[in-house]
Amino acid sequence: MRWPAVRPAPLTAVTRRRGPLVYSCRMQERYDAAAVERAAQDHWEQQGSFTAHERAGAPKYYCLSMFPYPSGRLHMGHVRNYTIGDVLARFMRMQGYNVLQPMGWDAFGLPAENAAIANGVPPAVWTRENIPYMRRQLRSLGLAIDWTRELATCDPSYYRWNQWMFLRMRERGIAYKRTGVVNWDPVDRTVLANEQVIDGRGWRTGALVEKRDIPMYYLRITAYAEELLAALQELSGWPERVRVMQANWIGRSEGVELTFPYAQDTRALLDAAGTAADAGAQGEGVKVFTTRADTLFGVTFVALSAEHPLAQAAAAGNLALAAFIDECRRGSTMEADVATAEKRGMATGVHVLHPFTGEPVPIWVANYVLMAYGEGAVMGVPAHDERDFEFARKYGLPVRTVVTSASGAYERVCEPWQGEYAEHGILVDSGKFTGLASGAAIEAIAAALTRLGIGSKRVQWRLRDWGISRQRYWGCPIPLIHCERCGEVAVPDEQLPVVLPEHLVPDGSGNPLARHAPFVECRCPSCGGAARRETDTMDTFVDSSWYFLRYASPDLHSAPVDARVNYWLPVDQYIGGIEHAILHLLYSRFWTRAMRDLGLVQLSEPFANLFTQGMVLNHIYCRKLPDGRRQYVNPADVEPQYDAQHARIGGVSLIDGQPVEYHSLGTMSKSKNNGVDPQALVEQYGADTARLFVMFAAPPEQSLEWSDDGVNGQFKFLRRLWRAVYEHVSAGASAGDGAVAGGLTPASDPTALSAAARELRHAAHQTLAKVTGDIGRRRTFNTAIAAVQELLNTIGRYQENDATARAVRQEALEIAVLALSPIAPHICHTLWHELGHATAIIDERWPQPDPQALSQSEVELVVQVNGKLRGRVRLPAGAERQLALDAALADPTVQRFVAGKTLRKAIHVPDKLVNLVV
RNA sequence: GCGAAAGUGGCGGAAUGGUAGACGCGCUGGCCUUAGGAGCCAGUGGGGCAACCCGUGUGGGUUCGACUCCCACCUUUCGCACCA
Repeated sequence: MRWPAVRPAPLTAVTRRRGPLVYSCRMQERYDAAAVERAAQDHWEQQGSFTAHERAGAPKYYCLSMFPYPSGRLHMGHVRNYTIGDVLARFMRMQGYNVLQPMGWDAFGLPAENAAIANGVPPAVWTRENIPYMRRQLRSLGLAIDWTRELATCDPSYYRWNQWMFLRMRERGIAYKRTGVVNWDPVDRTVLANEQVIDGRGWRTGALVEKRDIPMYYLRITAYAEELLAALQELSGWPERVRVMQANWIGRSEGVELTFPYAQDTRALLDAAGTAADAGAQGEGVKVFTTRADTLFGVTFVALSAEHPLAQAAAAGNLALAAFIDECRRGSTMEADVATAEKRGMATGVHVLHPFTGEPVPIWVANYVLMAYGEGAVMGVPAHDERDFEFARKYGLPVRTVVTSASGAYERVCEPWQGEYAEHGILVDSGKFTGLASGAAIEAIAAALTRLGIGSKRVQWRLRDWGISRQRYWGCPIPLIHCERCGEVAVPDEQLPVVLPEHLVPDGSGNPLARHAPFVECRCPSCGGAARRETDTMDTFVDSSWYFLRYASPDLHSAPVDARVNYWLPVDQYIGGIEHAILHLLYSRFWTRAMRDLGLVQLSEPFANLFTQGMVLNHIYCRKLPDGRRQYVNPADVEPQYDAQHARIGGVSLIDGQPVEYHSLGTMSKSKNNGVDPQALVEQYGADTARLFVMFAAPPEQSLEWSDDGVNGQFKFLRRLWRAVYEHVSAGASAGDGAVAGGLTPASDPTALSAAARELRHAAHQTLAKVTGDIGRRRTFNTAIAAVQELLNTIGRYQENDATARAVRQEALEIAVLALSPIAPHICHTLWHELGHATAIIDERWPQPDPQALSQSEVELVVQVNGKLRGRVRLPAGAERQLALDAALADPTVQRFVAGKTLRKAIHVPDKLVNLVV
């Protein structure tokens, strides 16, 4: 189904008048979303409603949604993300908080370069055209954003502070340069961080990643590993799974590092190969890391990674080994599923010595040993490690049991492998350590190794330092200069920023900066001689690692941040996608700490509360073209078909009438042609309907399934709400009392109301209490909306129409409008005025439910017999237990189930339920 | 393999140990109407004429009472994955 054609122009009160009654009311009968939204947005803009100021004494609320990449158009994920933030910002503002909700642009990055390659337009031009377009789209959603703080990471006024902070970190050794094996993306022709490699492929291109040796800059995030891990415990406002993901990523393990001394044959090999330099890196033996030092006497081989220097040395005179190593290296990147790859290896023919027994231990090269983790070498204990067991079995290596189960589950390791073999136990056949429990043995063996000077306890991290150099054009230049005489020299602070020339057009081959002489050629700040400017730029994750701090002082020219940062930070609520659970959030936590250590901020944790919203899904339809390719058909153009189990099986294209296949439910994407354009949605239904639907269709943390009919349902609800207010206001106008803003007058006595009126008041105030909890505490916006819809249904059933009844209805409508206003702010802005208020609803305080309205004189109790519902009784509120039991037993249905049986027990939950156990 | 989350009508979902299916979509019947993809009213988990019975992935358990808590299993999704 297509979006409905533009609706007919709204009928004016004059053309639709049915009598003098309507005439006297200026309110339009028909809900015209476009006009309503224009008026509300104009008001907010003219009043500067969302411009935030530091106000001493007022409780502040910093509400932040992850800033968008200016790709050109908003997508539905943005709408969901920013609506969640906006609802909270508006709600907290009405609660009396001093709210800051800023917005900016994560503007550097590869898509701009790709667009440049495709269109021959500089990335800067493309980006700077996209930003105002998307800003207009964001404004059309009616977000309560302080646009005076807007920033774009591609502006020199922003990225100069990247450069400045980089230089400060370099002075402190937090940033350092080294040559290392890096992940090279052959498609984007750039280095990727570890975090950006997923299943051996580039996170963006999906291209198979190669290993290359490149000099680049790293940030010493590992120096903060301990702190980053420990502080996760305190982040109670973060989802558990994000904390777990980060903890796993940081990956702390305690163990022992030890050196197996070279045997004579290894020494001879290294001498003969003349690779003393390589050998030097290895000292006098092979260093390994183990968490199971207690199994040291079970070592029957040592396995090296293919990239290990000793493996390289051994391969020098061994063609078969060289071939195997080559294959491993290729295999490790070619096979996506390395975990299930068969364990393979080859003996080097040389040996190390067991540190305690002096026995020779063969050295193997194995494909399951990672150079990147630990020392790139492991001790092989087939009896107590599943991988080593598999490896030893395959190559006929001995299995030596050195730990037995404390519970007697096994005495000797034998086929097949069992999980118990890897558990802690009691040591056997382990020299003087025999008889110790594993835990004690690890301590004792570590101590013995330390005495011998060949080992010690240490902590191993999975986390590695963050390589930030990128051989890309559209990024923040790294502020360094290479001088023949002086070496690498920092650009002096007074020469910052190093401005990126914005007119270059990348052609897809390398970095155009490197070929741009006016940028590259410069003077050495130290000696004044001719020098070359660094052309690497920073990983764009640097840009996004501190933008949330800059919002506190976006206009500052003398420093990245000032004291205002201490007022606004930490972010009280951060909202974004789960896909940033590791990269962005970990880098931001690190960068904030680095800034703290540079004396720039006082805080360590930037985000007190984190909310991860779910994905926006839609159905995917496709058909196979004659050439075998898949053609995806937009679900809006498909009439779906279902099988007997109501499962989608396919459909018919509304465009050509031909059948299409059903693929699956999936995230909205261009490639699957299943996206819905937010702009079209806003144009056809209005921002309020769009906001309402994305908040209503699913709890915000879960994935949301798109539904055109669901959108229409929310539009219908807004129209019914509009109509209810219209009819109420019209009735008041004809009765001469107009809208009675505020509902009941002080003179009216709520206890004198009719039963129906009391019920409506009760429903209204209960709704208010529910919405307050649902938005403020539970963050279940879907149930908040449902509660308001229920209230509107209740208002619709209320028939009375005298002056008191109109006052009660007025109050109920006001509560409905107030409660809905954070979610559908425009229509509520207009309806609030129509209900007779001069103040804009955004400047109203969130009301407290009236306890008198919440209390009821009579309540319905549920009566259960043996836990099953058998009846209901009406009783005065607060009725005593005995009274409730008597009433319950008097119920005819209940009597049928109780008759002739002995009452064993009776449960009474006051004002709720009676359960009779017979 | 490890970790996390989730399994409820035709669909999205609600139920904060106490009436399972709120709210919305869809569907059925009726009304209204310048026939519009509008509005209004009624109905809508299954079975049964009814009284009632059955029903929240499966099997156990705790409880007066379990969608909810505990144990085991199945399925799905997501994350991590040869981490020594």
